[in-house]
Amino acid sequence: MDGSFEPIERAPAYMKVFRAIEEKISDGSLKDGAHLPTEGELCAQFGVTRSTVREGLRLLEQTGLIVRGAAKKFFIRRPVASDIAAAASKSFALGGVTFSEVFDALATLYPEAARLAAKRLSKAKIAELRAVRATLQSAADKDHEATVAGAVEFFQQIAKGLDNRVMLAMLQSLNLMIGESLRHVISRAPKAKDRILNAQKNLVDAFGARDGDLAADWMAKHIADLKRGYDVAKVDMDEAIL
Amino acid sequence: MDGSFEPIERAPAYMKVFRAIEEKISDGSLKDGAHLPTEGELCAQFGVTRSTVREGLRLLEQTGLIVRGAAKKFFIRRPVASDIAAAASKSFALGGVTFSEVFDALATLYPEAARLAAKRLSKAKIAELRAVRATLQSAADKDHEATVAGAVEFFQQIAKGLDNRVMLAMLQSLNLMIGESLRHVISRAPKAKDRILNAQKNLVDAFGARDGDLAADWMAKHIADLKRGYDVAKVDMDEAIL
DNA sequence: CATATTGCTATTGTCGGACAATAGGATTAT
DNA sequence: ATAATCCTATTGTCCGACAATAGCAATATG
Repeated sequence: MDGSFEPIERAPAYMKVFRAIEEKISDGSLKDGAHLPTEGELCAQFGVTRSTVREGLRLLEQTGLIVRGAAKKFFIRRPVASDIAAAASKSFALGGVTFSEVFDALATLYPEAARLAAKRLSKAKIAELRAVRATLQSAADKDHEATVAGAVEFFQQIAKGLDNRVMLAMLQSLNLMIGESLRHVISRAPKAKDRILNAQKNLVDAFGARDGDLAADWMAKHIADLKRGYDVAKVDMDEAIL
Repeated sequence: MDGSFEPIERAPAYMKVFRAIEEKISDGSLKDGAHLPTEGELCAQFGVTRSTVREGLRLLEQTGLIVRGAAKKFFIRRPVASDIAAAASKSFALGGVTFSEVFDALATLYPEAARLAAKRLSKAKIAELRAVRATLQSAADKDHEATVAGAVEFFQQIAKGLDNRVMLAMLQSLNLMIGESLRHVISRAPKAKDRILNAQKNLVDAFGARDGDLAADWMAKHIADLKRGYDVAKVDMDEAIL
C-alpha cells in the first residue's frame, strides 16, 4: 500500500446500464432472440429511473444489439454482417470519403474475393450466380433499375458465398456505397448492361472452372469497366459520396 | 386520387431529433468541431422536453457523431477511420466471428495492401516503418508486450500509408481483432520476435524497391507465419474472438 | 359458430418540474 | 500574482404523471 488511491470508476448511470446489458449479451447470459425485460423491470433491477434506463436503451439500440419487435418490445440480436456493413457505410458517408477511395478499395478487395470465390463457392452458389445473370439478361435494355440491381446482386452473392462474415461485411459496405451512385451512372452509359453481362459470364465460367487467377483477372476488368462509367458520366472522383 | 391515404410518418420524437441533427451534420450546416447547443437550447428549438432530447443525443453519441469535450459539452465530429474500425471490430466480436474468419480476411487483404503500399508509400512513411522495426529490434527479447506492439504498429503504419480511409478502416478493424489474441500467442512462441523482424525487413526492402509482387508475397508469408503461431499456441481457430 | 367490435391492461413515449453534481469563470483573500 | 472560494450554467438523475398504442379478452353481431 502506498497510500494513494485509484481514480474511482465514474461514468454516467445510463452508460453503466448500457455496458451491463451489453456484457450480458456478449457473455451469453442474454441469448440471441430473447426479449429484454420491460423498462419498469429494468428500473427495478438497476435501481434507477426510467429516464436513465431509456438513455441506456438508446445506446443499445443504436449499437444494433437490440431491435424492436412487434409490440414495441425489444429483443436481443447479435449484430450480423449486414448490420455492420450498413453502419460502416453510413459512417464512411458521414465522414466524407470520396468515390476514388471507395473504388480503390473495391478494386483491391473484389479481385481477391473473386479468387477466393473460385475456390470456395459451392456449386449451388455458382448456379445462383448464373440465375442472377439470367434475370438481368432477360430484363429490358432500358430498365436501368434492373441493371443496377443485377450488378449489385451479383457482387452480393459472391460476397455471401465466401462464407466469411468479416469479408462479407466489408464487401457489403462497399456495395452499399457504390449502389446509389451506380444508379446514376448506369442510366447514362449506353452499353453498360451488355458489358456487365459479359463480365459476369466470364466470372461465372472462371468460378465453374475453379480458376482463381482468371476470376481475379476478370473481376479486376469488371471493376475497371465500372469505373470507366463514372468517367463517362463525368463524376468527380474526388467528391464525397453522398 | 383514389381516396386512400398513405400511412402517416410516425416515428418517436427522439428519433426525429436524432435524424434532424444527423442531417444537419451530413449536409454541413453543423460543421466538424462546432459544438452542439445546450440541451435546454435544443428543447426550445425542437419543442420537446429534455428527456426526449437526451434520448436523441444518446443515439448520436453512440453513432459517434458527437463526442464530449471539456466541460461535458458535446461537439460535432465526423467519424474518422479509427472510429469506424473500433465500432466494426466491436460488432464483429459481439456477433461472434471466429479467429479463422479474421485470419482469412487478414490473409486476403493485407498482401494486397502491401502490394499497394509498395507503389504508394511515401519515402517518409517507409523511413517510419524502418523506425518502427528498429524500435522493436532494440526491445528486450522477453518483452512480449513490445513485440506485439511492434507487430501491430507495423501493420498500422502500412494501412495509414495507403492514403485511403476506407481501406484504413478495414485494415484497422482487423488489427484490433487480432491485437488482443496476438498478445497471448506471442508470449508462448519462442522465436516470434526474430521471425517478425525478418518479415518486416523483407517487407520494407520490397517497399523501398517499389516491388509490389514481392511485398505481397512477403506479407502473405508474414501472415501465414503469424497464423502458425496460433496453431502452436493451440488456439482453436473456430472459436469466437473475444 | 365465426367474425367483427369494443374495452381492458401493460408498456412505451412524452411531458414537466425538481435537485444534486460538476466544470469554468469570476471573485476574493493571502 | 497566486491560491482559495463563490457563482452560474449545464449536465445527470430522479419523480410523478398522462397520452398513445399493442395485444388480449370480452362482447356483440351476423
